[in-house]
Amino acid sequence: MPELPEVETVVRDLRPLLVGQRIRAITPGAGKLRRPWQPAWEAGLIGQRFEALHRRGKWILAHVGDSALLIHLGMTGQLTVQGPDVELANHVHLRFLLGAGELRFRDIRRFGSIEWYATPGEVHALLDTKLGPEPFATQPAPFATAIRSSARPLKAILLDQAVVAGVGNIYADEALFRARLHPRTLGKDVSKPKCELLRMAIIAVITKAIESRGSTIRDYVGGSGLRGGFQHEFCVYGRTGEPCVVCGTSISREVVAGRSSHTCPQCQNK
DNA sequence: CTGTAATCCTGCGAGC
DNA sequence: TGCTCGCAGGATTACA
Repeated sequence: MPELPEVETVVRDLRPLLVGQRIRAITPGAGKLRRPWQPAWEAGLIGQRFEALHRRGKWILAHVGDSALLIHLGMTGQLTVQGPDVELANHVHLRFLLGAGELRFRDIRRFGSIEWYATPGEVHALLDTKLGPEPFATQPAPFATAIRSSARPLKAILLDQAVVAGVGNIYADEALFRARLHPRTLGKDVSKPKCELLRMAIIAVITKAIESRGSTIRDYVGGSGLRGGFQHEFCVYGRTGEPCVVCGTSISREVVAGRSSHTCPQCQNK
């Protein structure tokens, strides 16, 4: 579910609620996450304080004392701080009791993960080895090279976290529409000016989405439980059969790179 | 180097 | 009303 704008919203929401708070107790739930919670990790966490909260791509990195928690929300992950008396929803897999309130990790489909690491440094290094630049940190020339040196369809390239970190299915479709590029077009067939148009489209759509607190299709909520608003501004995603906002042509859906992709057949030439 | 499919899960809406 | 089917924001792995 959550892509960069959603994860950024969670981090911004949680920062003031979490940083400075001490972990008093940890309660794992019954369901196993993709990386099962290890009770041995608790010794490094209990009694320690949340020192900082960072986002890198779709990953959340929390500094706790001298150690770190690495969190991914998968498709349906929710990370919220609420009063400890607030009724427990189903699918809550981990609870951190704090001085004020409780941090809860809820994940219906359990594609998410939480892992503990002894130092934040090793996690930053780990993320940097597998993630490309943040959209805002991309540069025209390296980005164009990454696109034009690939024989893969643009959709696959944009979803590749090693090329740009944080773009997922929604924002890939929206950025491609704004750049008037078809998801099936091969990277090597895209001109340098078009690559730059695409890079700017990614930055623009991600920026707009953050301003709207992300998109809620079904499950996503920010760190304080609030839903996103960018779903009302989609041009193509989930609008199959509806008219293109530019030309009125019916939006079509097809599978590209194994993911459902939405395009205006008129505006986005292959 | 590619693409494709399967894997981890639950829930919802469509269609019968 | 109740059933099955397809589909869903992600990441990783195996295999052709």
